[in-house]
Amino acid sequence: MANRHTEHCSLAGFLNLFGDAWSLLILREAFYGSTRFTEFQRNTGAARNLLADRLSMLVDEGLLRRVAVGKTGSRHAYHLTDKGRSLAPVMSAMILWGNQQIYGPGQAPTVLVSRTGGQPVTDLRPALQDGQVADWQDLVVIAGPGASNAARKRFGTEVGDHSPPVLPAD
Amino acid sequence: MANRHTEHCSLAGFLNLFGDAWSLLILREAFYGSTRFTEFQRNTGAARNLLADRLSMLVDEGLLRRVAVGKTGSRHAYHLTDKGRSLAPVMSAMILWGNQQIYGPGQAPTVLVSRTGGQPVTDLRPALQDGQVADWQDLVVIAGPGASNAARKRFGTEVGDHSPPVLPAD
DNA sequence: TGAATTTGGTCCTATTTCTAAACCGTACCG
DNA sequence: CGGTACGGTTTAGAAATAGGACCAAATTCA
Repeated sequence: MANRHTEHCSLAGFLNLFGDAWSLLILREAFYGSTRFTEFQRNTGAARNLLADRLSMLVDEGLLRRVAVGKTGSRHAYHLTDKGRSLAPVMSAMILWGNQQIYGPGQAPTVLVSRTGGQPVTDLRPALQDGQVADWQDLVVIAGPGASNAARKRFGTEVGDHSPPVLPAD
Repeated sequence: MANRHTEHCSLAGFLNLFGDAWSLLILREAFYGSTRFTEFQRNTGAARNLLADRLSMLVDEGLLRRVAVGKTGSRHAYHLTDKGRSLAPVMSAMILWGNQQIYGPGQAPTVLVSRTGGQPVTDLRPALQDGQVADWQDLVVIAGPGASNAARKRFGTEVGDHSPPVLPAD
């Protein structure tokens, strides 16, 4: 992972952490309830050395917590932290995309449903500060408070400045 | 990306396509308005051979469309397709996560805001079939219509069967 | 018109990362 | 106390990536 992207950008930062084929799959397992090395290995199919690497990376980054199990501390369990759980929207977005664009209707391998109503989740909606839910078409990207000068020039800091839509037209 | 994951799972499928450090960064550029090879190269910093590889992969997968530019057709522009645009929620989820977990409040390099009200997007919410917006805590994962037998056994097809919560407790 | 520069790549080599399998010391189980 | 499961580490070979050189066609400049 080795900080490929030096850019000052949240997406680049995200990809520095998770821009490989295994990290998110391992975290998926943690979401689904796996806690032990062997469980992760069986359910993801990752090579053992790679799994060891990734688990310790995820622990270092605060996404998993490694807890000793048994008499002496030579066996461990890996538990999601709050920071790890905060990835739920990202992983859900990926699963919804895969269900819609890879598998198509009626073919989804897993679905997210409401525990109370049993209804499936169909998509994600952006929520604004006041709690209102917006439309994707209504969103634009602007430079944030921590933007570099380059980003400020590229995006502007006012709506409509140079701000590209989140869903650009054809 | 060479189909690492053979699992029957939307997240694994997603990672087979985008589980590398560059594909999503290239698509980010397409969202931000880049269309030409050189533009992508300048804004992502990807090596030219990798960029050529990834662009043609993204065209093959239907996320970008390659259109001829100029007199003869030896120069091209790359445009997002509808399928490419359907990644907006995934990329937004990553950007929101990076803003919150990597940069922290007041440090975000870019922010998503409502064009009409100027309000920032704070998070994503799951929307159910009837249009209602649910809480993350209320969601569980169950086997879908296209689930393998193994997945059916692991997750169950009824709410509360073996279904793990999307946001598991500590 | 001709020269210089830009564009959109390809090719090659060195380095890094990944895969697969073997190996090893503790733990736990009967 | 013998066997198996656990949680890794090591090693060697394969694959992917990084970075630069190179090139032909298109475009711009003088």
